[in-house]
Amino acid sequence: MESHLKLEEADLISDLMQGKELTKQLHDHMFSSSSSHETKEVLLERILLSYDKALTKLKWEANVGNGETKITNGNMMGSPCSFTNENPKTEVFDQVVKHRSVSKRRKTMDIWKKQVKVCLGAVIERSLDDGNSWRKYGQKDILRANFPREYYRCTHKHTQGCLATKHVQKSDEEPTTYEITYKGRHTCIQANHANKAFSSRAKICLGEHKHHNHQKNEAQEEKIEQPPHETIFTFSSELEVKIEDLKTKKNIFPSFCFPSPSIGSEIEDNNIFSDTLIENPFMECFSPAFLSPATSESNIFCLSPCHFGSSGLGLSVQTSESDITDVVSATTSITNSPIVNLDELNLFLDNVDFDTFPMHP
DNA sequence: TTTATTTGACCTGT
DNA sequence: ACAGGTCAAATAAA
Repeated sequence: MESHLKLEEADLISDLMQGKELTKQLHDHMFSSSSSHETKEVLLERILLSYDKALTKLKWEANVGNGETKITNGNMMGSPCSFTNENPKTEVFDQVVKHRSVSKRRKTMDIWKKQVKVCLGAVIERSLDDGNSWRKYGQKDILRANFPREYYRCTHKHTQGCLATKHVQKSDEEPTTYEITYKGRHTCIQANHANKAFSSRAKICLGEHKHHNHQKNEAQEEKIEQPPHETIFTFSSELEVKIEDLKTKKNIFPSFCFPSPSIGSEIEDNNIFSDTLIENPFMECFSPAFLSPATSESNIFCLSPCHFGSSGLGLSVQTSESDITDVVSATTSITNSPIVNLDELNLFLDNVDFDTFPMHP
């Protein structure tokens, strides 16, 4: 734990140093006539991001110090991973904190929005998948929107009373961008049929699919039907995800790109981040396409190195029990531990008070 | 046979 | 009244 804190401290310093370095660069650009306005803006953005990261980290440590979290295993949440090419250990961390602070304010149903950009004609339904099983229950033409909005609810709504819903809307301006709005958190235990749901899930081809409830022919042609083994690799296009908390109207996660992630194998169980974690908008960033089990039988999951910037995020988790174990495994694995012992997971579960779990309000 | 999707109708909030 | 959201019967797919 102590070493972990030192690690965080080092990260913090690194962020601040980076901010300083970027500020210097900006300063130079300020007095250079050849520097474009865009360059300056980019620099400014990066500066703000660096300091934001540092500040968030400070808040996190303060919270831990205040005993806000009851997590006893320091490794569980302490070591974040990253999606940027800057500090590999900060981004996820930031989002966990940000979401938590946001969630604390929420008294009613959580609503958050995620923008998913799919380029190069990737398999859209996979790209937009977030690891939970959803059932489409409606579609509507929306005023002043070129594309209809599709409504999804949790598959387990009736069996487990899970009230999570989402709707997906294709952007008018950016045909490759889909805006996904989530409402409510998953209270269900996502069973291991996720893969099944995966294959039969709604083919999200908004607009191209059909423009209202009745234009079916086009839809059939537009449906992309590929065997799983192919699709999972075809998805290796750039996928940009932006997440916005609708209550605060802020991006709670800076946009980032997945440049051609190398995917290991087909996903047999994509609920690794379901329930506790997948409810978190940040965690939903982990499209199941990035999670892959080494084998379907052993339930050994590998989060393929996605090359989030210069640093890969590789992990492998062995699970065999409940879904919630899967969830914790995933969380734990982010902490650098390549293989997680199931006993450790159970111990962790025993020690976690989910009411005060940092990912939860 | 079971499960998912489609889609017209209905409900609700403004 | 209207737009957005949801229901549920019909239909399709596995």
